[in-house]
Amino acid sequence: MNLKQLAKELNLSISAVSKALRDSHEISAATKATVIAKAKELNYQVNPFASSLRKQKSKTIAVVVPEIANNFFSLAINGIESIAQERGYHVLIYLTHEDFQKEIAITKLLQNGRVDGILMSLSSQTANILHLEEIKEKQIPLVLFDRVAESIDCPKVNADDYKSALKATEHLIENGCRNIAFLSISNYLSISNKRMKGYVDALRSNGLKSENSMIIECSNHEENNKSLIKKLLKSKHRPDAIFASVEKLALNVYDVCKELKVNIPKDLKVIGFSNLQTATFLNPSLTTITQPAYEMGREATSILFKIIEKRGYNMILEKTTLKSEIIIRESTLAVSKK
Amino acid sequence: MNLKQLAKELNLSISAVSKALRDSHEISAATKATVIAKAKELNYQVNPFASSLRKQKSKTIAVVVPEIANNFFSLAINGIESIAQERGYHVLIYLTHEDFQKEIAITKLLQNGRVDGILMSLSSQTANILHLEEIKEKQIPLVLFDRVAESIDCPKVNADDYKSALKATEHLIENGCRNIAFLSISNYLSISNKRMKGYVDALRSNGLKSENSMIIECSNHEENNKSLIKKLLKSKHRPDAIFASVEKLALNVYDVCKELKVNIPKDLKVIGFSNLQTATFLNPSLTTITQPAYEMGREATSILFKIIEKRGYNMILEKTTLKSEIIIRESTLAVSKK
DNA sequence: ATTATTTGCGAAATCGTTTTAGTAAATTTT
DNA sequence: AAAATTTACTAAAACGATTTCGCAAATAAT
Repeated sequence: MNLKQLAKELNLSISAVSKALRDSHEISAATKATVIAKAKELNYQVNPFASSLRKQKSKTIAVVVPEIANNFFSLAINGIESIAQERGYHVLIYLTHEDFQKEIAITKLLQNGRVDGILMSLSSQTANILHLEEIKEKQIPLVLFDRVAESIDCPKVNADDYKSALKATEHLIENGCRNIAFLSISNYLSISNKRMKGYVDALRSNGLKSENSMIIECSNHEENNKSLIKKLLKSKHRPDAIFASVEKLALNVYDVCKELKVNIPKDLKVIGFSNLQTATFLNPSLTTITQPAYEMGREATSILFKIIEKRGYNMILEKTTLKSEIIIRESTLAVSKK
Repeated sequence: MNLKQLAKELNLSISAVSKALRDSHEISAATKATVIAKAKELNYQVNPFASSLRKQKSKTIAVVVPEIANNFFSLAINGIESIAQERGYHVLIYLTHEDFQKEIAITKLLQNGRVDGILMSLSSQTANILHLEEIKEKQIPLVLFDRVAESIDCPKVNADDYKSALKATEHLIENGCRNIAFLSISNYLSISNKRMKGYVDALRSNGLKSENSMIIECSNHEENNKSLIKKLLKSKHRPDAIFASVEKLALNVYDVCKELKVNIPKDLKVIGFSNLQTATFLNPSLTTITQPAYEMGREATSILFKIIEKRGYNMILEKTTLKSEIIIRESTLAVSKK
């Protein structure tokens, strides 16, 4: 069922029917009514490709994220979808699996007009932003969220990573920790660097030294990360606290501690960025820095639609920062050591 | 940059260029080479809408699920995406938020050729399948996974819900439970019914009665569910075990037990269907029936592509069942009661 | 050497909309 | 009542690719 057939049924021209359906002032109210009735009766639906081809708009946005089996990103996508659905937009999902090359390939895919805009959170391996510059050159609206790149000029939505990392570290210090290790995921990502800077600055302003041996560069390989943590916990100068910059790493710490029979929080305090809904139920319950993932998704999407709707792409350069929440639980509890 | 411009640059006809790019035998090897080189040089990319319009194919599939901030579904989507990406397909995500009307609206949206196929897991409120029948009538390939409808004739991918629920219940009985409650999510969904049937059959074959008061119909409202659970645990004939048919409900049980100071597993044993990566770290660690979510996503997608590629839609009616795994942990440990 | 076939390419139709540019008829203005 | 405008529609040209059909020239077959 297409416009042609519908027009024939109605003894009208194709253009009249098309205009009637999009409520053009050129068509009389009476005609509009009959057209709409007939369209409903015959279950006519606009062909999205013909429409997109003609209008040069897809009513679709792309979401590019490192992974989806991750509480932060699935919550963020939830927020993204809520706004997109409200506005009648479709949402394409692409996963980079933390692979820079895959991220580049995906951005290439998105250069042909398939989407009206892109929401993106960078992979931990993203070493440069040439692929993002290409997107910008093609004037495709782009909003980065959470894992953003400092060097590109586009709207960004973040949580207050520096501040919350600073506070989290201070919390550990207040609870007696003097030798705090930091688990990083990437030295490319700005969130990783900001969180690390918050950690380092908190140490310094409290008269503690930040030592390179206490900053562990983790990767995407769970087993590797665990053995790094194990090595750390077995070293002579072993830390009395670990600050995990992402959720997965905090869980890896729990895993290793279970294996090595290290008691949390007595022998080791643990804090981590995390959107785990089970943090309260863990043994011990995990102190987390929880980002407003859902809201970040919604905010980034709202900004994206602002850009899509205004044609003045270059004008908007919002940088939005939302507040994270530190939820103190057992894993950082001060315990009297004998 | 489109075919017309590219053709002009090459002093060739549009059709020759188009054919060269799709490696037609009508074009000489030499011409193909120059065309490909020029296309790369000028960064030509096919316009997806023009192509889809002409070919009547979208190279896109839709995934319709109740929610995404859910370990099962995010893992399943991970599996779906892995196969789709392999085959060069795009993945559209739609969330029903367990809302039947929204599910109907989404299936209407998908009837206009936007996607070549649909993967779907039904909402807990889905009371009939007229909307699915429409999809079938329109010959749009459809594969259901996990939350399927018995009454529709289409390929389905499931875990062995009946069998694993039976085994899980037997496990509780073996560990001394005599009064086991079951938390259901929906009386529409076949998975809910199958799981319940496994529970009921296990009770009966072990000489226990299944009582209606021990089968709690939960909803999508967390607070309601918790108060139902609370009521259950405060009742005189209170259960010695709870079998949660979905992950969220198991966590609600933990929540209520924490509040009521009910000791798991001493006072109450808990088992649940769940894909929590943190089940081991919970306090106490949670015995789970874990579905192969990632594999289910992959399997469903493979079947979908079989249907998309063969035109004989009506021929394939695979019903695939994958095995779940029962992972026994502390929450169902037999404890000597004084 | 003539006919038949293959090779390599171009012209034009097509996919289904949207939009621009008309154009009669109806209405309003003067 | 003639001129100007508005109303309500149609025809046709996009949008950018794919594909069918046609046709020379080159090669093969007889």
